Amino acid sequence: MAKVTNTLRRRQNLKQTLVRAAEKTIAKRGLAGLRARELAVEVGCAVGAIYNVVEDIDDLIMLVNERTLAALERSLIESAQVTTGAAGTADAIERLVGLAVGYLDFAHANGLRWRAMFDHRLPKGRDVPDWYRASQRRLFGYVEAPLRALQPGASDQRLALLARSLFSAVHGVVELGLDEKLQPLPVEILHEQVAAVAAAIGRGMAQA
Amino acid sequence: MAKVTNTLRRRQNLKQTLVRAAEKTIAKRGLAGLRARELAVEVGCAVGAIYNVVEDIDDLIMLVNERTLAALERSLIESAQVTTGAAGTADAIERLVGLAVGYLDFAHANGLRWRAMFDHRLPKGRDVPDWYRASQRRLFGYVEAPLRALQPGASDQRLALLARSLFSAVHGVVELGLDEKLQPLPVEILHEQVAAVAAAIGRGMAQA
DNA sequence: AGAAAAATCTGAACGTTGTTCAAAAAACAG
DNA sequence: CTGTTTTTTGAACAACGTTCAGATTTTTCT
Repeated sequence: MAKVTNTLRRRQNLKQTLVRAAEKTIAKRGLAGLRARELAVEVGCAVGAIYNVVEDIDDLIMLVNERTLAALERSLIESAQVTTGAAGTADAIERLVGLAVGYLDFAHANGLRWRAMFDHRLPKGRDVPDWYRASQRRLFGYVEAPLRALQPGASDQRLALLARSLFSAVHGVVELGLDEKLQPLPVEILHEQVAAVAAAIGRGMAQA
Repeated sequence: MAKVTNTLRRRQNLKQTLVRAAEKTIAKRGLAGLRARELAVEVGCAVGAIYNVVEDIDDLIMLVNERTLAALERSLIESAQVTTGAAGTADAIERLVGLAVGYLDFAHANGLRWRAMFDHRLPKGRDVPDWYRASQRRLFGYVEAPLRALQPGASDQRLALLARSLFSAVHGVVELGLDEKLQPLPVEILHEQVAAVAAAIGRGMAQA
């Protein structure tokens, strides 16, 4: 017997609608431009209704950010144009550089949506949901694969660590490069810098 | 005739008191824990008085952040233990690694105060004051010096760019390494990673 | 020194936030 | 169709940064 009631469906429907609307305003006006009341108007529900399908505004933001994470993943897969293997050191470094540049391109193309992932802090005491962490890990996997070619002997744990560091370094260059606070750089120059940093770290990890 | 009135002195006094109080609460409870009313109570003035000596709360935060920048500078100078020169490539790389680790140590020791520098965004339309930019540039100078040894032929402009990229990469590793959102790492491991990244980029810049 | 004028400070009040919850509306069961 | 439960609603609440008319202090002038 279909215990999947009508209301349940409507709730999930509203949730999805809310997430999409929130995503749109974040993309247009940034994380700080997201207002509960405006959202309610936009999706055509009462303010209180938001709290029926979502814990918090923070919860809603996490849902949006998870979608951005997924979009980043799709973007990276696409831009990597499936170089199926070729396990040489030079090839691995090239793939790392490709990922780094792909990351920059995504960040640049999806400015405010991308920034929301790092600008947002959930209120202290609350910790990151598992499904969000899972998405993060999945992304690191794309970095670990080429790294394995550079350090065949390394343990999985060590590989995860190296992937994190490589990502963090590239992320830093992208973040501060696009930042207003530190005077944003032309994107072509950023391309060079990101590629140079990724290549240097790749080489560094190859020899050690 | 001393046109330096009594009131002017009191104003500047209040300003300094406010900045120090703001710094203390940021250090203790983070940027989000800063409240105008609490500040007023703490320094013993009316809420409105804050706006006599400071444009905004954002303005106040910028003043605090500039002090943090200065504290970082002092910390780096101290930890660099004045290696006066020795223009070898290996020495230059070692100095870069020293700066990177010094940066990590400062960030780790001054957690919330350091985070406030990057978490804070001033309302859109307003741009970073000159005196803040000047402090930033001064810090990059410390990175440029060893870099010059690695790339003797590079122009000042190019050197500034490389310094920025190196700083950004190291900053990325430190930021995400200490971040709650990406599961914070033990500081000893972070030390290794920061040193490895700085060294790799240093070597990369030396040969190119 | 005293009184008028100017500058300064004060804190209640304003406009916005996110969030709640009594009451209305809708959905369901018999 | 009627009573019961569930769901939705939006006015009300608390907390925030910011303002500004009035009180207070400081300066100026005779």
